[in-house]
Amino acid sequence: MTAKPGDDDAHLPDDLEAVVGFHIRLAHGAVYRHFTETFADLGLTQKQVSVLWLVESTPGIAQTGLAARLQMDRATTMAIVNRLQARGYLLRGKSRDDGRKQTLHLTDAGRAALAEARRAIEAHEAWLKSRYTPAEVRTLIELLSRLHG
Amino acid sequence: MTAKPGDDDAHLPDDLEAVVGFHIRLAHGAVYRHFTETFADLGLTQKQVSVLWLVESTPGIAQTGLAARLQMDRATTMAIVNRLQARGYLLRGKSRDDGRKQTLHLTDAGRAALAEARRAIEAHEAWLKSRYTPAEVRTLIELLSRLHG
DNA sequence: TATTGTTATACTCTATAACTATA
DNA sequence: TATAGTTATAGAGTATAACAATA
Repeated sequence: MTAKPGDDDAHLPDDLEAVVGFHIRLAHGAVYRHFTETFADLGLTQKQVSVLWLVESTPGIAQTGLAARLQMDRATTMAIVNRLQARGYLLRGKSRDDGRKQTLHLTDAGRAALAEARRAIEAHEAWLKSRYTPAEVRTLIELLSRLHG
Repeated sequence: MTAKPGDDDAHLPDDLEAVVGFHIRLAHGAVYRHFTETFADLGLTQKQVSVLWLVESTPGIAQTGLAARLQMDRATTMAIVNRLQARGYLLRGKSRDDGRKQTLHLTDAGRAALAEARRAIEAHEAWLKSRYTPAEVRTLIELLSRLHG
């Protein structure tokens, strides 16, 4: 059962290769795994970092604001904010403008965690961008933006 | 509390916009949601369809073969194959070459489900590709391929 | 009536660890 | 020793439904 030189254990059929959604899923998986490795020490996920990032850049943002920007369900947003609050990274407050809303702010620990996360993201992005020229990075971002935005 | 004309509830900070991994995650989420809607009747996930697809095009493939092609853990592969087997879409057999391996084959029900899935994927891919020219589709696939494969 | 937050619930993916059988 | 399958376990994201408080 020796593998022949030409064998490719990961070879995919041509018709599947032509499915764009398939490549997005595989690429996302690869990025997700590398992200998880890079953030193993910090113990933060992609979503959690995105939320910290947005709360810092938009202090007082409500959960619906996060949901709109990150394209999440209200319940999903709750779950993530709960985890970050449980770890002491952010605080919920009451909005004076609208009694239904809450205002989110980072704690000092949250700001420290985000600062560390930014450094980790730099390394992660470098790994990712090493495959592309600057022009290709711009093209990739532009093409991907048409799927959300 | 009326929204002003220029308001954009989903506006993102520029520094986050420049993070490639962030766009991959958002794009994947958008594709995932549309896929789920398209496949609501069939009740199949992306991973499950990919597995059915590969088993059909590579009859007798082992679970490790699926894992290598779809970049999955052994345990993850087990879980997915278990679900498909429980629904009667595929069968496990014993390999004659290697007693450790199993051979996977589609049942008639599995082939029928895959045929339906292919039609649903056509609609899903059309929704996805409507944003791009054929050349852009090729570029996107090529750029994404550098992250996995 | 509509929106926001909340809770409960469920499913899938993902991964680690440990075990068995086979190579 | 290494590989393939298996089981148990756990965490995270995703979503639906229903409810309370507020607009």
